[in-house]
Formats: sequence, structure tokens, C-alpha cells
Amino acid sequence: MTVRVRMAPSPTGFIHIGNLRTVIYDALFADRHKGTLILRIEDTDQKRFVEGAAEAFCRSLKTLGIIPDEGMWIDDSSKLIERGPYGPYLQTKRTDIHQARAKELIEKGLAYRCFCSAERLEEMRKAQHDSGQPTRYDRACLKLSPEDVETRVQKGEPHVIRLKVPDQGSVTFHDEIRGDITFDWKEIDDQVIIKADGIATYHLAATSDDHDMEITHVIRGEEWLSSTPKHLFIYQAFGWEPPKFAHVPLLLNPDRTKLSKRQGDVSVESYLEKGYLPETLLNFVALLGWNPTADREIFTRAELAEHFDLSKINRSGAVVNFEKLDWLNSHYLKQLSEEAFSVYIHDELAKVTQDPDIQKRIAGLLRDRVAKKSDIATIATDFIPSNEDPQADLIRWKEQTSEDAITRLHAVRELLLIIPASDWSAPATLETKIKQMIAERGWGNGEVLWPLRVTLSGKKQSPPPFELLFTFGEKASLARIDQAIRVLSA
RNA sequence: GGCUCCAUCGUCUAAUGGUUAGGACAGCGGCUUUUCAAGCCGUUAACAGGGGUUCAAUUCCCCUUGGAGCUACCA
Repeated sequence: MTVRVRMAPSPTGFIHIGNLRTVIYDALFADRHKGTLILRIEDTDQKRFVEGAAEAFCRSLKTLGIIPDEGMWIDDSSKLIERGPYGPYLQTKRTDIHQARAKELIEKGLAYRCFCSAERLEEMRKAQHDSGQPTRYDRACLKLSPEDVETRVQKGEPHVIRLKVPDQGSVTFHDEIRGDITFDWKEIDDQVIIKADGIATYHLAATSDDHDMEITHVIRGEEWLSSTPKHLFIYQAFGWEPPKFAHVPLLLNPDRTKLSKRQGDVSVESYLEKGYLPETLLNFVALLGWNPTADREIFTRAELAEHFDLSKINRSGAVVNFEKLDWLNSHYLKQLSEEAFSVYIHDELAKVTQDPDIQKRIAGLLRDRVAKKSDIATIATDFIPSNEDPQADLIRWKEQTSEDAITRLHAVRELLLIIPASDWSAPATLETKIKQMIAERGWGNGEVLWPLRVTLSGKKQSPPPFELLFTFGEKASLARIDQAIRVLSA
């Protein structure tokens, strides 16, 4: 049997990072079993529909390298298209099918029309809640005579269609992650499957489409676990073979509540904007709740796919460890080619300096210091000479006198004036020359390098002096040294 | 409240009916070094509690506690 899995986002806004994880698991599962990855857009909620959300979803998937084999996708101009023999893949375009299915259920006596108003339902639930009862539809409309129902439908009276679930017995189903799970039917509400606007709800639409699209494995968030009996009921009602289910746990805030916007970013787009690389996100999110081998953290997509196993997914929710995300990203940043890295830092670096020459020199030094885009400007500033005078008491190393510091700086100054321009081409050559001079004079490194570094940076903590000389260039470096000597002489 | 799911270091996780309970991030310490960063080395830290089953339980079962999800004409 060929594996067919679907990603089924609803176009209601950004992609939640938890949603991304399900999508990654879909993709890894398809990879692993050489199956088909399908993208179906579940747009049945017209009220929450956000224009452009489906397109944005596709674009983000594309940058993450998750490309469906079938279903909805975008063309080069970011317009929605669809491919594949099981269409339409835009759910509302399947409304006719859903409605026919609902009618079939009514005919089978497994669903019924309900004319209750929102107000009545609300009152009913409030009464049930107040008396400590579970809130469930009281089946008032089930008592309506067929004739009565018929005339009200003829009159065009707004109504919904509800599932008529059994009121006794129980269902047991197997979850690929959690094992067997049992629910009593009496706990299951008569779910609305067709809304008053004629559009199916998730429960009918997803099950019907999953069947029509021959989906073999439904991988979805844990929030769907308790509605699975309703879905099973629908499969059973039509005599369909249900797919296998895998309910993946939720992602959590540091306080262990469901990951929410309030406590940090949850949208994939915002992580991408912050400069987390696609490979970082893929690697990191895949490992939230699952690990192919315990002693490794870095995996390529292919390696993840090779080991992917639904039954090995953890059953408990996972708190997102943002420090680890940063660590992973700095790892992947170090893997980037020089060209790719300079593209990565370009916009942020431009905020600090426009000079392409200086940009180029700083670029190489940023590698070890950057974990994400927001780090770039702050760190790059260290490599740009400041106009402020360095503080004399900061320049002097330990018990050093101003005179001694001046002598050391003068020596560096003289050296910088006589070395060939080629020595300025890398921090390393500057280091060699300066250390050589220090040795010749019989000085210690600290007594020269500390004053030199503070002179250049003006700070107690900064990058090494050689890197600063290198990025500042001869003119600015000498100017800083002169400035420091002035301050020390005062 | 009801139903369902879940429970190993602070966090992500591994393993196991008998182990010094392993790895990673963070933390701490050291090396390197003129400081910071990076790198390298080392280190602190966990089986939620109580009952069983068993020669033996972190592992299997039950209960408690705690957490989460669902309880919509949202997905």
C-alpha cells in the first residue's frame, strides 16, 4: 500500500510553529515510506478566512523545502494552483460532495437536521453547565416528525445537520503514537457536520476528503484526539476503512501551557524573519518530541527521514527551548558558504556601515559571534571606530602608569606606520607583527595589547585588537591611538 | 465540572525488570587568551508521590497529585 499523507492547514493567518511540526512529520513520514505528500487547504471556516494566508503558507513551506507532491501549491508568481488527480484540493470546492454525503447520512438515519437557534443552544448549555451536567445537544430536533422537517426545509428555514452518534457502547481505536484509546459513545456530542451556510465542518469535510483522497495516515495535533470517535463514526457509517491516526503532542510555553502568542513568537514566518535558517527550523522542530538517536543533535532532512518512526514520537507536550534554537542556528550559520553568509548579514550590516570594504572585513569576523539576525547590528558596531574618547583609567593595564601606556601606544603607532599595506590584509598578520615588536622590546603582551584594545574599542570588553585594527583600517586606527595618547597625557 | 491524553536533570530527550540512569541546550569550573565571543576539556542536576506484582521496579498494574487537550454552526 502506498502511503498518502496530507498537510491540512486552514488559511486563518500565520503558520503556528506547532503546525509546522505536524507538517514536518508529514513530510518525513512521506519521505521515509516513499509516499505521497498532499497539501489540502481547509477553508471551511469562512468567518476566519484570511486573504493570502494559503499563499503565505505555501511560500513558507517552500523556503523550508517542504514541497507537496500533490494538491494545492503556488506558481512562480505566488498564485495558488493545484495539481493531482484527487482534486479539488481546496476544501470549500468540495462542498457539493460534503452535502451529498450529509444527505446520505440522513437517509441512513445517522444524521438529522437541527433548527435550533444559537440562542436556544446557548441557554441549553448554560443550564446544563449550571446543573453540573456535561454540555451536549439535547436532541430536541430529533423528535421532529419527518413531515415537519420537510416543510421547514421547503420554507427555507435555516438549519444545520448533526451527526446522530450512538448513545451507548464505546469505541476503541488505535493511535500510532499512543496505542489504544477508548471513548464511551454517551460522551460524544451530536456534532454539527453541515453549518447553516451549507458548508461542512471540519469533521465531515476532513473525513470525507481523506477518504476520497485515499489518505492512509492522518498525522495531526493532539487537540483532535477527542473528536476522533466522531470521525470514526463517519467512516463506519459509509463503510469506509479509516486511515491510521497519529496524534502528535502540543508545543508548550515555558509555563507548560499551550504555546501561545502572548509568551513569544509562534509563527514560522517570524522565525524566518528573525534569521533562523530553514535547516535550523527543520532540524530543531523535528527534534521537539522525537529523536532518532540520543547522542546527536544535528540531522539533515534525509537523515531525519531515514529514522522517522511515528511510534517513537513522544507522548507528552514539549516546551520550546529557545536557547537551544539559537545554538542550533549558530551552528548552521557556521556551515554557510562565505557568499551565503554575506547575503545573510547584508541588510543588518548595512545599518551599521555603508562602506562595502568595511562590510567585507567585518563579515568574516561575525561568523563566531552571530546566532540570529538581531545580533548582527549590535555586534558589528564593535568593529566600527567610535568618536568618543576612551577613558584613561580603562586604557591603563593593571598598575600601569599613563606614561607607560603612552610609550606602548607610541611603539604600536610607529610600527603601524612602517609595516607594508599587505600586513593590513588580515588580523593574523597584524598580530604577528605586533607580537614580534613586543617581544623585541621585551614587553609583556598584556601591557601593550590591553591598552591598544581599549584605545581602539573604548570598552572594557571587545573583540581582539588585531581584529579591530583590521576592520578600522590604518587611518582610523592611528586616529584612535592619537586620541588615546591625548587623553592619557591630559 | 465531565471525558481523554500525559508525567526521566531547569528545558529537549535516551535507555533499561538488575545501569555509575546516557546525550544536547542552559548553568557552573577550567584550558586558551590582553578582555569579550568562539573553541576545547570537565562538572552540577532527573526517574512526581503512594500502593501493589516480582528475588528485583525508574521500567508492568492501580491510586493520588500535577499538567494538557476537548467539551462551537473554529479548525
